[in-house]
Amino acid sequence: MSAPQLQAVQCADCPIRHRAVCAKCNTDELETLDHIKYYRTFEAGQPVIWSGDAMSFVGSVVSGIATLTQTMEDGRTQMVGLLLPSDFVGRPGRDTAAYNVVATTELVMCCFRKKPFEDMMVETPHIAQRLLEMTLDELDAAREWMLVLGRKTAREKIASLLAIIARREASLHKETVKGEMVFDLKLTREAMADYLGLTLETVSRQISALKKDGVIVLQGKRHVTVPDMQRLMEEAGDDSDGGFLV
Amino acid sequence: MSAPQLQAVQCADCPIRHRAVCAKCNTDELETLDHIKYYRTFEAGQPVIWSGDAMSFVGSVVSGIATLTQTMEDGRTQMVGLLLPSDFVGRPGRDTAAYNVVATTELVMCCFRKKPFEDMMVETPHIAQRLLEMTLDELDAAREWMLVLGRKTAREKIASLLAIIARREASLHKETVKGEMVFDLKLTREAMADYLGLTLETVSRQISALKKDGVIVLQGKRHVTVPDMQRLMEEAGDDSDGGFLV
DNA sequence: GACCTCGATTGATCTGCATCAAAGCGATGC
DNA sequence: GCATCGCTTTGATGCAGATCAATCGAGGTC
Repeated sequence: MSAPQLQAVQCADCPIRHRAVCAKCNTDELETLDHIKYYRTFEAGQPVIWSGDAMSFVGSVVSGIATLTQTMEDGRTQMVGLLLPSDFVGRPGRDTAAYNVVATTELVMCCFRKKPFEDMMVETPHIAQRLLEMTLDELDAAREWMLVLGRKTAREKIASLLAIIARREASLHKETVKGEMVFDLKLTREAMADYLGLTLETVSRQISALKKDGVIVLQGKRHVTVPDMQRLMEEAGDDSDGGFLV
Repeated sequence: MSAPQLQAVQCADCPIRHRAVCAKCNTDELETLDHIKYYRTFEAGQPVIWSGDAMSFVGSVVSGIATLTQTMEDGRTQMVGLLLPSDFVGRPGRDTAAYNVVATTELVMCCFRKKPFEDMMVETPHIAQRLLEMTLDELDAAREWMLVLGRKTAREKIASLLAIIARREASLHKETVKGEMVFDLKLTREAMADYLGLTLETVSRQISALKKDGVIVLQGKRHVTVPDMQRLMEEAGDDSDGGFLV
């Protein structure tokens, strides 16, 4: 572990503009260090934090994918958030986690020790404003998702999920979402089921059905081609260019 | 309509602490006035705003109840938010509404013209911080709701809704949620169905079932007594004092 | 009083998805 | 090569909740 390297920089990895203090060393031992910013890497499948645990940091995803899930005592689980690069994790002002966060791919996070981050937020107004913007986006996404969960059929749910992923993929590469789209599904069938409130068997069946009907083309189990996004969005039950804000 | 009465006061009606400019006159003609704050009243059943409409104000509920809903082209609708007194409506930085907002009871709102409110937000950092807090609470509520929509049975859904309402009712009167609770259901069976992703018939049946099993007692169709909140929460599938943050 | 309306209830039947169960398939290791 | 493991697909069956339809009951109006 190298010594803290203090410097005032603009963070290039996360959407929160801030005064970074140390961007060099990767370490978990935050309590012993004076850093407020540090990186952390997780392997696929590894938990980032469990619901109820003390949460000593906030942060944002640099690369990889993580899921936010809730679980009932009997094991039923529901995904309540899908964390892609630039998404923020954690809640200033709360010190135990409310959800399980699990890395589904290799994951790099840009973390801040929570207390210094909260202090920084009070001093630096635009951080709260930026966080508010991001939180409002997440709230919109959650509400869109509620419509999917509450009122759509299994087929529409799958189409909606694929459309959401295609959309986010496109915005990452600054493409448009018209015409053909190609991407890798980084979720297992089970994760998709937890996202959509279905069983993994139903997910599998509906994907097969969409494939048979030519709405999507699969190379292998994870590589998806959508020949016509318009068509997919119709299958999702959305109006023409309608609303996914994720 | 009286002339604007400019004054710097602390708003007692809504959770956003702000410099009020005019708190006297009730009017819809905001564009012609220099007020940034004003009150607006709606009758039960009256729409506050439709999805897609220009949204010239933000505000918070002073009294009454409103619902936030999304509708698909074929008419399927999903409630995505339940607005009770102190809840905030509207999104700084966006100028068309993303949801339908409908008053379900007589409703009084404390409104701000959007542009001046946004300016105020930039000048006054604690407003963004307070809004962030409220938005994070709403996000938590939305995620709790996603678990309800995605993974709970019809009976658990109804029990969850009753528990949420009892909880909010209690917090309004600063009571605890232990033991017996009594409250009026201010939603129709249809609104409950839209909340929970069910049909109104299923809602009716499950309420009857909970009544038959002694989990709730009804006087009339709307006045609910919960003899034992603990029992209701078990029916909702929540762990003992588990998490509804609404 | 009779009549209407609007929400709620209850019943009968149907169906989409869950559940239970058995393979299939690609990657990895021996 | 074969065995194993994790993920996925496919099949058979059952049930929770949707759908269709009739009735009820509390106000309100004439």
